[in-house]
Formats: sequence, structure tokens, C-alpha cells
Amino acid sequence: MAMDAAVSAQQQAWKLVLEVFLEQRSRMLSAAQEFGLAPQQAFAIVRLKVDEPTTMGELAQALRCDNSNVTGIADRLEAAGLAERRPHPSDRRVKTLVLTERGEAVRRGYQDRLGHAPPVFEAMSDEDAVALIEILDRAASAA
Amino acid sequence: MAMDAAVSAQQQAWKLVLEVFLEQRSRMLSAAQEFGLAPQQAFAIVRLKVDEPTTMGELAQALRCDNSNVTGIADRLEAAGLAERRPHPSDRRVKTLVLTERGEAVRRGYQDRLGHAPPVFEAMSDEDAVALIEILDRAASAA
DNA sequence: TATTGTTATACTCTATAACTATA
DNA sequence: TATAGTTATAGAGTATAACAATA
Repeated sequence: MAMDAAVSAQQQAWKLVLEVFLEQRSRMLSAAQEFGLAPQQAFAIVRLKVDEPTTMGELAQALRCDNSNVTGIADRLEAAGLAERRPHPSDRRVKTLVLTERGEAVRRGYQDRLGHAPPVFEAMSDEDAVALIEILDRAASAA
Repeated sequence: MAMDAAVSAQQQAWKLVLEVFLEQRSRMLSAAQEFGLAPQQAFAIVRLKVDEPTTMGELAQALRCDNSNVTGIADRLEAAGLAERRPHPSDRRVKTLVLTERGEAVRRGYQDRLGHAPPVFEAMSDEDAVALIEILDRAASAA
């Protein structure tokens, strides 16, 4: 019979981080629902601006999905009056998206509701936050 | 005009953690695809056992979705020959799921392919991993 | 009456491939 | 030829509500 190896400190640390993430995911889904946003619509809306057009391709990259999906997501945001498609000034193949005023209000409300970081992170002392950054930087260098 | 507040160390730390998570998510999706698993099927299969039956409700909780969704996920795992429904010994309303031998092989392959924690975490020194655990514990107490 | 799982419904998200209009 | 976005398609996941069987 195979014996499970003892759980390493690295695995324990990852498990804790995963819990934070799952909790944050749950908060994001609730907040999105409160503002009438489907999950990817919520992700999209925080990436969009009122005055700074985002191309469909850029949004696809930010959402880590295929360009073809962005068409539908943009359609739904447009149908809800939260975003608008605009032509690109120099390349007529490209379409860009900007938030409407209403979209900007929803974005602000959604982000305020959610805060900048999960509650556990916001409760962290400055010293611990800095230490965490250093730990992750060291690990990234070692990986 | 509103000025953006300077980005706090807490926000920076969260951003780094989020990057790790997105990278891990990407790895999970690739690995799942390699083993012919849809995303939730992959989550489900790591929660299931060969000899320890899991009820549909327990799986729904683990997947953080409604019970009704588990029906379809279990259907697809069963259709792929990876899991089987079994009656509950004492409550005839309850149905349980167990992995087939093939399901267990796929689960093992998938988990081996993925490792215990993201590469960045596995590259972490023992000292740093312990320090990270302590930081998160302190933050959880403060939150 | 309450609970477990299923079904029915409708919607969102997903990738792939074929298409269009540009470049 | 290559690229940006769209459409068509097929599948997967999602919540809600109604339902059957059982407790």
C-alpha cells in the first residue's frame, strides 16, 4: 500500500491561500449578482474604462478566453446599457469597448462593494504584507 | 477629480497571489483537457474515492454549486466510465458516487500531472512556507 | 412536512471552425 | 496573406422552480 507523504509546509500554505481565494470568489459572485452581472461580465466591467477604449482582443486576453466569446459578453453588456462599441480610429477592423456612464456607476459600485483585496488580506499588518511580497518574490526567483 | 490612493502592500500582496492562482488555474485547465475532463469534472474527480462513497449533496458542497448541477456532472462522469452511482445503505433517497478503477487511474494521473501545489509554492523554502502560514493565521485572527 | 436527487427551463460561458471586412 | 471581430455550432456549467420518492 502507498503511504501518503506527510503534508509539507508548502502544501499547507497553498491550501490556506486556496481557501482565501475560494472565499473571495464567493464574494465576487454574490457582489456581481447584486449588480445584475454575470461572472464574466463583472470581470469585464472592471477592465473597461469610460474614456479609454479597450479593443475586443485586449478584453479577450484579460478574460483569458477566446476572442469569439468576447462578442457575446460585449453584446450583453451593451444590451444592459453598460458598455458601447466604438470604431477604432485608425484600423477599421478593430472594435473597441467603453463603459457608459451607467456602466461606470455599476463598476464603481461593484468595486466599492468588493474592496481592493479579500478581507483577510486587508486585515494584514503592513509588515506581514511586505514579508509576504518578499516570500513570493523569492519563490518566483527560485521557481 | 478623485485621486487613486497609493497601492497598499496588502493590495500588492493580493495581486501577486492572484497571479499565482491564475497560473495554477491555467495549468489545471490544461491538465484536465489532457485527461479528457471538463473543468468541473476534474474538480469532482479529485473529490471522489474508489471505496469511500460520496453523496451527491456532499459533492455539490465541494464544488460549491447547486445540487441540480451535480446530476449532470455525475451523468457525464458515469457516461465516461469514470464513476458510478451507488445506493445509500440506509437512506433510499440518497445516491452516492464512487470512482471506477478507470476513474481512479485518471484521477491519479491528473493529480500527479498537477502536483501538490503550484510550482511557485513548491519552490518556496521551508522557512518561507512556515512564515507564510503564520502570516495568514495572524491575518485570519485579525479579520 | 422536510429532504434528496432529478427534471425542465433558460441563460451564460467555452472552444473550434468558417466567414467578413479590412489590412 | 494575415488579422480583428463575428457567426455558427455544440457542449458544459449555472440557478431556479417544480417534482418524485423517501424520510
